[in-house]
Amino acid sequence: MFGNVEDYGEMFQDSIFQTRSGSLSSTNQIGNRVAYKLVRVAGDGTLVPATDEEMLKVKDLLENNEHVNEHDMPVLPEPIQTEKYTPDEGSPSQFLQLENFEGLFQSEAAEAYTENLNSRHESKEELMYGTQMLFALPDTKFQISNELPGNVEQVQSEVLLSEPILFSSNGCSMNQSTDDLNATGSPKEPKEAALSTAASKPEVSRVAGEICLDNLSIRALQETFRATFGLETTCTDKRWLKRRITMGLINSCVVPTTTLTINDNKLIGGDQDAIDAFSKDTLDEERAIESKDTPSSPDCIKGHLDDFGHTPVETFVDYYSGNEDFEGGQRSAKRVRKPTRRYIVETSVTNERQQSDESMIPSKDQSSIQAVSSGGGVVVTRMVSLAGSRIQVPYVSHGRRSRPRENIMALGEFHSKSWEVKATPDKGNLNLSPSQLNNDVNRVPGVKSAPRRVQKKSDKDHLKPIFTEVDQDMMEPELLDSSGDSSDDNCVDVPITQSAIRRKLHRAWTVSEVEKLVEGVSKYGVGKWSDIKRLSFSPYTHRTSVDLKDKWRNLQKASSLNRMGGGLKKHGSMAIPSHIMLQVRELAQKQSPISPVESKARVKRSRSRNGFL
DNA sequence: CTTAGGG
DNA sequence: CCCTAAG
Repeated sequence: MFGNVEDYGEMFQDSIFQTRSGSLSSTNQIGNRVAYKLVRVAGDGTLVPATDEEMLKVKDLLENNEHVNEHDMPVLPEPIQTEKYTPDEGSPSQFLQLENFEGLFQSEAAEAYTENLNSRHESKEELMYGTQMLFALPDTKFQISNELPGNVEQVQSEVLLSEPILFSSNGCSMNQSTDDLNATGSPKEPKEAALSTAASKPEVSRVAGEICLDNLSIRALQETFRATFGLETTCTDKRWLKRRITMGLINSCVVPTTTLTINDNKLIGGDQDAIDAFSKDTLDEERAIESKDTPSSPDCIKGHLDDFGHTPVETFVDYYSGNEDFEGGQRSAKRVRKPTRRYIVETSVTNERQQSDESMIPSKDQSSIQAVSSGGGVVVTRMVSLAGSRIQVPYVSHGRRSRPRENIMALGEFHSKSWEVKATPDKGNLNLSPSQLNNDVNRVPGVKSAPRRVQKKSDKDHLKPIFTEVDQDMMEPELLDSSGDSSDDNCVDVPITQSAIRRKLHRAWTVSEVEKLVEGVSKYGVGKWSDIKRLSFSPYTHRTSVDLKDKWRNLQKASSLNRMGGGLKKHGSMAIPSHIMLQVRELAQKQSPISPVESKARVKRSRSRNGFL
């Protein structure tokens, strides 16, 4: 966990660095590194330099998690960042990055850290310590310049021995400090000039004292933005700019949109509660998205990062469909809500048209597509969600292959209400088109029943020819309306997550079905579900033997229940005729003389009737 | 695969 | 309905 965070810290640097320098040749350069300083965010928002003790803890954590780094480092996706970079306009993807890191790093770092502590140390003290969140801030003076205790030097150098620990959104490009910023603070010489990065990589700037973004013009804000993130912007929304900049400066995404002033390392204008609330909201949003794919949030992070080695950029680009609304100044008041997946598809289609010139891949979700060099050649892949995991698959362009699913629930209702009365086999409905019929006739006597869920779709086609041999007289009305249900099996078009996980459609049992079931039970005996299925339910392709068994269980329960409880009928379900219930009771008691619900009196009667006494 | 039973 | 264990 912790190792990951470390990785990302570095990745972040790299990505920014590469973006700025326009060189994406290598992904793991560690030559240029920013010096980090370990601080702790106290309850009131102040940044407290780490003590020796804390340093040791962190070091300990790092050392104990070093093995995590042995994973192959996530490789930065090449396509988007550089190509689209246009200094004058500020490419969406680049801001996307920033957005990414805000969200991901913030939440993950906190989570990772607390989780780590949680697992490693049991004591409350440690947990508290953890939730205070250790931040490694770049060695910029702006946040601690005035009140660094004496041990800071030591702390600092100690940190420098190891890799930069945590992320820092301003860690890379603070040196182009603008006049605006310098005007408000007294410039100081960098202490560790040698540690400052190379020319291409900005030094860290220091802004002592107060940073009040409110007084800045839009132009100044844009400059500040550029200085902070190293990215140009043409955004003219003051609030948006201020928020971004502040985020960058205080290394957090939890900046309220209200007036903000940074004064002596303290946030002025937003109390901690507000920030906390905001932070929680941020986390929740992350999870809300993540949980679409994974049941639990800790897993999802791990899954995305560990198992698949994707960078945060990748992950987020997918969600954002690589195209954040960058005119986004207008909606800066609210935090950007990640679009739903469907929305992504739709919007990215339109994006595709806009940038059709550079898009050779007809993609629904272009952002998730990337070129991956595999072996000798380059393979174009796309992200696919499968059963809660994200995998990369070779890109295949596919259009719609089957019509959309119909609303079967409505049909189910239709069954139980309308057709109940005239449920007798009816030969007059054979005039329905074969296409309507063959949907459900995927199973005939003599053909092995398909296991549930699996390979259902495979037997569809080659069973169709057999359709003509089916005794159509056996068909029940239910059979004929199910035009919609088979299309749901070969619906390749929907996201795999849904089609793979989707439950079988609920179909209310009709009285005729129940009658058939009871009849089958009486004929073949309780427990002979496959026989009943095969011999009495062959036309009902949607009822498996397991379904029969389940239904029988329910019937039995209901029959014994409404006898004792005085007819407690479930409101939602249809009323089962009493004569059927009677049959059920009889059959049930026949198979198990001692019914779990029935009393001894019943057993006695049963025995006497069976001549046991 | 079929059954049985819990979820 | 789903899932699993047990034959």
